Amino acid sequence: MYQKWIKVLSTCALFNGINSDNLQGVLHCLKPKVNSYEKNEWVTAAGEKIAGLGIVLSGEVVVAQENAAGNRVIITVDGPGEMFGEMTAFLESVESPATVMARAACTVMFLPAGKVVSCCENSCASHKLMITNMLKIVSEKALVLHRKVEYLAIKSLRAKISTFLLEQHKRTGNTTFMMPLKRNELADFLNVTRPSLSREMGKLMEEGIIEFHMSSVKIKDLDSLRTMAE
Amino acid sequence: MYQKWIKVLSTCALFNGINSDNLQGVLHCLKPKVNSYEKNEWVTAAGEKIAGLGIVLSGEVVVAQENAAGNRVIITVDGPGEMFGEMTAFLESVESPATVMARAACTVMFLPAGKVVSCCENSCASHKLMITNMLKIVSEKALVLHRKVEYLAIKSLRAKISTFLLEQHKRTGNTTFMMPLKRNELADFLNVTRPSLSREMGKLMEEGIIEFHMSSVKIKDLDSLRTMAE
DNA sequence: ATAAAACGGTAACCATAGTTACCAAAAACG
DNA sequence: CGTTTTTGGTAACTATGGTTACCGTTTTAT
Repeated sequence: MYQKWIKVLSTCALFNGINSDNLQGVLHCLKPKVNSYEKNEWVTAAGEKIAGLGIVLSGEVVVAQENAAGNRVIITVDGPGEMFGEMTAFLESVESPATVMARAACTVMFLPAGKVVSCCENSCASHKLMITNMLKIVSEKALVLHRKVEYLAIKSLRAKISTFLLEQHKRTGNTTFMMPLKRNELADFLNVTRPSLSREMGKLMEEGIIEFHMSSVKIKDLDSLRTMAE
Repeated sequence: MYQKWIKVLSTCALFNGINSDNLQGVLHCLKPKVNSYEKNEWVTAAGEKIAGLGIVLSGEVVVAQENAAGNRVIITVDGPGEMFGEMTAFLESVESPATVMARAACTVMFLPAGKVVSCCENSCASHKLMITNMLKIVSEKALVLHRKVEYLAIKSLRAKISTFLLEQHKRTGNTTFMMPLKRNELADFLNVTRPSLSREMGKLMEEGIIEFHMSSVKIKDLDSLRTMAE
């Protein structure tokens, strides 16, 4: 029944250490629902009760947060094998503050939260493993938010950009790389406006600290960048 | 051996649903360490490996984050029965980005993370309950960080203050209340400077929207405040 | 009780980034 | 292909909030 997705699911952190056979059993026991969405369709709107734990099977979803002023702040982008809703799935009486939207046409599997925690007879060992995995996943998620807080707490735009570029440098191990976000998205992520971002990046180029064209960026003066990130 | 602390510990969310007798057993099995700290003493410095899960037995600790520029951003204040380190306790090879400092003289219990997850024979039922509690706790923590992100994402100082005041109003159910943070701390929390905070609060008073003297605040125009928080 | 330290308000000046609007380049679509 | 849509750079003007410094008040320590 779920054979089609076993391969993707085995890459999901929730099923870490569970082999295909056991995974089949677990799925059969969890009775997950699978839905498909078109690009830009809502998967979950803010305030709506999430149908449990979500796992992206194909395509991509954007997890974002809309504040009262209507500005959308991107939290993460999830692709195949990645999860969302892990923050609220185990908390009763908490409506999710996040919104989930299909960034591309996608298929999503929903796991009922209650079944994830309670062991059943046929595959209790796997269930226990799942719980341990879940604990790590949620901890990890908290840490991601923690880093998000770090970004938002940076006061100057220049320092935000510098920090972001240094992180890309560290990630790719290269001084030339492609930006993983478009200008608009980066501006959202750093919580500034796009023209301000463009202006500041222009200045960094003028000063010979970086060079860029569209999404490709080259760091020319790593030390200056480090100083400015503080 | 841990009798002295049973009462406090039973208020800790980690031991929710575990009665005193079982708690004694669990503690005996977990073999926690108890340390005392003086006011302003470091409990855990940034980057240091946390000794596991921390539970405040008496006094208060401040969990904060120091960014590269040296600005301290308060994450939470934990009192008796409250925990810290729950974010990193279950993640190997992750150094904690947070710092923990004694806000007042305090006593702290540390639980080895590994023992929390793995069942032992004598009190397996209680251990299982602990794991479920832990899952809820970490989820809750993630949600708190999520709210923190919401605050930081607010762009104008006026809206930040309005949001904060509205939250106090909601919390106390009263239009007159005591601020739980000093000006410096509030400025830290909202990620702005103290003079700017004072200036803006002064303006709000001038406009007849609020009234305040030191830490006591009275909301005079709730609707305006709501509009400004957006 | 008194000195010292911490806290909080204020004001002038300045730097940073938001706003708006316009245009060019690139990508998507038929 | 050519057209439409999306994306991104730029510039003038404005608003917001940071900086610094000073001073009175409140709290803490001795």
